[in-house]
Amino acid sequence: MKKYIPAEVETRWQKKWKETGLYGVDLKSAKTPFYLLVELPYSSGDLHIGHWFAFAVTDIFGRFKRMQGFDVFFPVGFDAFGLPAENAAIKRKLHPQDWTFKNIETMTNQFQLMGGIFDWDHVAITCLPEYYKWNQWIFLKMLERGIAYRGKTLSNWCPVDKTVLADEQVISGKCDRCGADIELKEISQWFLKITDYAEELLWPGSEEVDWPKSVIEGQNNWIGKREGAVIRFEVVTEGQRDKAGEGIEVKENTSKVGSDSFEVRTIEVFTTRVDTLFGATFLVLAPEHPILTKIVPKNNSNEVERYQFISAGKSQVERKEMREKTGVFTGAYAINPISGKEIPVWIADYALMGYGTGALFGDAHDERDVEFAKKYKIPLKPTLVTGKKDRDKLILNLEEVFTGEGILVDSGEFSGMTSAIAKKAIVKKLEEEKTGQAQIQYHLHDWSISRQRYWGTPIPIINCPKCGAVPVDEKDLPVELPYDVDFTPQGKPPLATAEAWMKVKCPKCGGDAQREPETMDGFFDNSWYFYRYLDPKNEREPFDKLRAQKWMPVDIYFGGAEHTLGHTMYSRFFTKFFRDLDLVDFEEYAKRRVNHGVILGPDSHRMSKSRGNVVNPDEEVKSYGADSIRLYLAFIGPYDLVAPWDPGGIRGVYHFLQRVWGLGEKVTSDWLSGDQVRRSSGEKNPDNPITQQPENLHMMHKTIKKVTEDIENIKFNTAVAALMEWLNYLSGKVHAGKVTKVAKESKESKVSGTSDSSDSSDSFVTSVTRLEYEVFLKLLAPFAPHITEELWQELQKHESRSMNHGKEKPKNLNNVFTRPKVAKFIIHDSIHSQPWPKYDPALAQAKKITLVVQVNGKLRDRLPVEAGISQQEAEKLALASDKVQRWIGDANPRKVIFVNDRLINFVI
RNA sequence: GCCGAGGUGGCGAAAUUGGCAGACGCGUACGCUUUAGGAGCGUAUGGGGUAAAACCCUUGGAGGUUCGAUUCCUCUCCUCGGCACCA
Repeated sequence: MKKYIPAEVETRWQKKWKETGLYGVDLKSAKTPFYLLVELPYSSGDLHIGHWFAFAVTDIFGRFKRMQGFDVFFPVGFDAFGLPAENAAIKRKLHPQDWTFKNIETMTNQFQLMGGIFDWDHVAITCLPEYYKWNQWIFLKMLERGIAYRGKTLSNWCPVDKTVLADEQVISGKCDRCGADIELKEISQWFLKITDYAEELLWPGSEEVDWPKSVIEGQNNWIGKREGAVIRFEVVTEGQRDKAGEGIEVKENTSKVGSDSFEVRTIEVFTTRVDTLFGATFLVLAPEHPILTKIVPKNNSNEVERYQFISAGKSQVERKEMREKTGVFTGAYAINPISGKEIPVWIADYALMGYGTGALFGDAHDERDVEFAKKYKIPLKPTLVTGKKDRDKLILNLEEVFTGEGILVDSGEFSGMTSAIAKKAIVKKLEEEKTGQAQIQYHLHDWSISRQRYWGTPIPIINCPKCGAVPVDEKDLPVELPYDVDFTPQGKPPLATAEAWMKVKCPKCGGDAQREPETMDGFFDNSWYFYRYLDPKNEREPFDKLRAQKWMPVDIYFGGAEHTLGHTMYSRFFTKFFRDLDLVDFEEYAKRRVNHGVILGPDSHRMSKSRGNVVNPDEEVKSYGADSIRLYLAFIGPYDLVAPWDPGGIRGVYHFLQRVWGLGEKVTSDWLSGDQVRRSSGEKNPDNPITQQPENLHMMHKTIKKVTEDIENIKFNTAVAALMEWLNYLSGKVHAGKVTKVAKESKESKVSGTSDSSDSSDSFVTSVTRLEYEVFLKLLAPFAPHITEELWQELQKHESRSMNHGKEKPKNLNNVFTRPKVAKFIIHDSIHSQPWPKYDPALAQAKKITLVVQVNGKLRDRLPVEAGISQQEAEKLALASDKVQRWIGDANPRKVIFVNDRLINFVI
């Protein structure tokens, strides 16, 4: 018997598949497009087991769909710009481009080992000018439409990487690349107005969107839509205060001071709780609030400035860890527009400049406000009760802050209203008096895309001293990234040091001008790569519109759970922008999204070189073969599982493949040597008694059904289990055949044990039919493409031999793929071109079932019965059982519950 | 604190209109067969209990609904992921 040597089988078939060009799809002529997408990998160096998990396992899905008759497009590319390349290059004293190109070459070769159906004619590599030209083009379109703009705000600054980061790249106050504490700096940079799409990016509720709930909820939370109101508080000046006196109610219009010395200033405050406005007894401004320069009285300015200085020096993390509230009184007062009361204005860390208006009012129904007020002895006034009776308790006991909605008290004309009604009524009044209005606030901020680094897409702008920021003309794209640049981070963009590159003429006035030295965030590049995959060589436009219409939206998109907030949301934003450009005519770019899990090292920790727990896929391929890795990764657990790599587990599936191999060897050699009657057993002879055996048929159809449905539902692990089960069953038949034969032999002739293995093969003929074996191989083919191809071709050889002898012709199973390439394919019937087996639902249903018998809900017996047994029949059988009788005795069942083909339960 | 996903044998895990808990695999034990390799084949394997049965217990914990709950409801504990002074 030939031995199963995966390396031999796999290299041979990979070569053959490549030569014949069986894989890849003609995007133009495809009739049944299916776009299978996996997040493009970063060109980081070596392919690791995570890449296998992402690509090789999804390849199972792709091959399955292909056998089902779809034209599956499964492209690969590389996310190649960005900090890791730059940092690695600095460390190794290389150029980022050289480092990246080398990695791409290595990874491309490693990808081949997977045996995937990737389309190498449609590769997108983001660091090539032919790709990033279109980044620049998109940027210019955004500029035209006011979606891209230059702005200056407090931004996330990473002191180690020396660049600005987007909010989504800050993880718990730290840089997502290097982990350094993020500082807030006021920096002028390019933004994308993603907030224009905030409302559209909100996922609709309870939709039949096939995206994970965690992504939908996560994005909606991040967008953070809040409905509330903006309220204007007039600031009372020192002069006024002197007249009005402390604590005295300021009558309406007293703040309407028109004289020169009393400039009127307004503080805008956002709140979602207008219902507590009557209880607003102080205002809190963020330390960076710009209005402070206008309202702080001179005698307070030292203290205020000191506090501003201290909080400006704090990083985000420090601010967060300093949970204890701090702040200082500004010396200014403002008027609560609804109550007319004069209240103090404070500044404090806990008011954030980045949210709402950077100012809030403090009241007795917010824990933070209460904590702050208590510390600084600011009076509080509860204005909400849960019910009338609780009022006194709430006022006296500020330990328990009531933050829910309730009934208003001490709130003038609004007293007695519920929060919900009062909110509307108060906003209405504020609007009438022009002291406020309803407003919707989002947590989502505009996306900062400027990076003060080298390895990225140059922003296509020319800064002219006369004309300002002038967009590069479309015909001058791409603005190529120069190679010879000192790219070590110095706090200013490295491109600024490339003097020759920087110097240009202004396209508008023709005068001397300079290029924009900043580059784009890498997330810009990968926000639209899946469009480019469709048309990577297009020189006139980012992609062909008609082609996108045909292939988009992506049918299924696999990727990591960590891309919930950044990548997948940005891609949605780009898609909506493309829709506005009339490039696409749909709203969402992927019909279905599946998050994959993470494979940890054998020690249950994240794989890392420093830990020494990295499983090298190339090594595993050598020992067990790609088929085993694919199968193991599919089998390890649910696809979103986070689980360690188990060296024993891969040996388990390797063992399984060896058994498949063994079965194949036995079965084919048998058919080869068997006579005509035997060879024709199986599907070609429906009268064959073996085929007719209901149990065999049932197992086959049941397995087809299970594997089909499980792959469709991304439940690869149970699909593999079903195949294992069927193999166990089939080998059980072989085993039984062997036993029968040995018994027969010893009975007939007492031949001493010289039976060699090829001899015993006779018995298989009567066990495993050709149909069973073929179907088994087809079902296994997406998981283990190489070994199944090998065994399949072996089988075909035998078929053609019998054909040469003038026996019946094999039916042409090549009817699914009509591509001309396939027609002249030398291995004219690769197993991967076969149609996916179909099952008969009736046969998938078991004929014989085990009926469970319960007494009072407790299992007491199991009865093997025919499916479809009637209740009367079941009752009769069950009552005849001793085990049941023991529990029922002569009691009369009060009630009998009968579930068809499942159980019968006697209640006594 | 908020949002999301989870908690089932020694381990990875199965089990959905509520109906046999633990499929499949790993590991372990015993046996066989070869061998001496860490290979192959077979049997057993949730816990207790028994000579063997019978029987009892068991899906993080406590209640509840039901003839019947891993599954539904209430409360609670824990783990993982995300967000977080968001007014």
